[in-house]
Amino acid sequence: MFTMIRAIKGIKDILPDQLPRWNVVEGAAHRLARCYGFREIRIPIFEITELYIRSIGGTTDIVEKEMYTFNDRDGTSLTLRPEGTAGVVRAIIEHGLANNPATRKLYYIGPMFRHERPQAGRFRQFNQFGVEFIGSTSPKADVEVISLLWRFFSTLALPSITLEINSLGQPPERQRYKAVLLTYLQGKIDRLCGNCQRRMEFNPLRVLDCKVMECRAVTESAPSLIDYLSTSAQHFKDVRAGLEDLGIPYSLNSRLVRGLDYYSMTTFEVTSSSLGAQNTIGAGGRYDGLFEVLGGKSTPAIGFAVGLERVISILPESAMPLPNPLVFIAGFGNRGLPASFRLLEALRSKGVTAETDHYGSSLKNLLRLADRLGASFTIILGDEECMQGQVLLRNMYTKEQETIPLNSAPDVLANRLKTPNSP
RNA sequence: GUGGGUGUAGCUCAAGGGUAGAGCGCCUGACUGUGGCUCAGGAGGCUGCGGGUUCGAGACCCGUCACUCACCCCA
Repeated sequence: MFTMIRAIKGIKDILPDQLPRWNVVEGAAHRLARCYGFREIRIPIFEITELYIRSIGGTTDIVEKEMYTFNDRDGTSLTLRPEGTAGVVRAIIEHGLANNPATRKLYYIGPMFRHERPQAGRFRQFNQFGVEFIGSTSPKADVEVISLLWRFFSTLALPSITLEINSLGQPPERQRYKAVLLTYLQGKIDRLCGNCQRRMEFNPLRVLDCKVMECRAVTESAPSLIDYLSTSAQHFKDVRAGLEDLGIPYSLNSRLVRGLDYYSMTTFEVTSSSLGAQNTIGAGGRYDGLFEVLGGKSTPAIGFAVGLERVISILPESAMPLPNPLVFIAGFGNRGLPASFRLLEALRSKGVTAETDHYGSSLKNLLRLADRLGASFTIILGDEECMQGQVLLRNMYTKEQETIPLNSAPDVLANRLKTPNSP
């Protein structure tokens, strides 16, 4: 006996029972993104490692300890993509897409990889739906992107969701604020948790994000970044006004600090209290500096990414459409069995979802199977029916049966199922 | 990387150191050509794995692996 091989830790199969949910969510993503003028792009699953180091930032957790990195045969370091923006921006630069107004709004759907310890809502392979709107510094672009994000969640009727926004300012503003914040924190350093004391050295903004009660108390009265905005203050005001104008509910969260280095100015995050500790279902922000970092011409941009596993885990039943009505063919007997197989093919050629059982077992078993498969109708076709050129059409909900000619059965069914009767 | 919880039938879970069980699901029959309900019967287990304590371990101890939740971090 060989030992059983299991899927890799933190990497999940998506089984047939779950797939309709994925289709609904991905369908909404495609439909709404196109509706907002975004076009799909598909980029590679893996890239040169350097791409992610430069874009995400060398001191972030993602780059330091979460990437799936391996050497190609010639020794080149490659990495499975931990997020989508870096690859999209690389493709935009490589193909000059920023020069064409028709390719400045892009979206993608696909798997990302991070070597983290799995937990509720966190996986080593997970799927993201993301959009990137490049070439515009206008606050209207920010509003458009956030509006799409909000509409996506609203359309899916996700429960208890909250939108929070903040502005990180432009690099000089943030630099100035960091100094102010550090001075404030230095006086209270002994009250901070060990983690935050370390954060003060390499990323003081993250102290604001700490969940430890004592740290929160310390930062409660800390100076707020928003008060230190100068060049980007008006932009942020316009974004807020734009959201209010469209009736998109948000709250201001000056502690909202995104983890990736490339964010600047507007940042936002949508959470759901229906999830566990990993409650962010979508987040994003502006990243005006990224193109230059990746060797492109300076280009403003804003985007978001949505965690599809998390969305699907809280997707309400009400968002699910009724499944296709199924016709089950119960054929048996020396004549009925071959005739039923021809009928099966004829039904399918008319686009009717049809299924049968090839064992030719008893009618009782066939009907039970039809029931288990959730059939709306069962066609009974035994030797008697076959010789008379007829079939019995049984409505599985009402148990009504009627006799119809064998050769007109496909048309009758195709016609009747145009208006599916729900269970 | 750190900490907690849990590993027993396909699934959900019982079994105070003394014969491994239930519910659901599956198969068969009652009903030889009519599903769901009911009733009767049946199949299905190296109790995650390896050691130890004991007359005796699913249970207790040690190790290990897996799953899971949380920290960290993030979508």
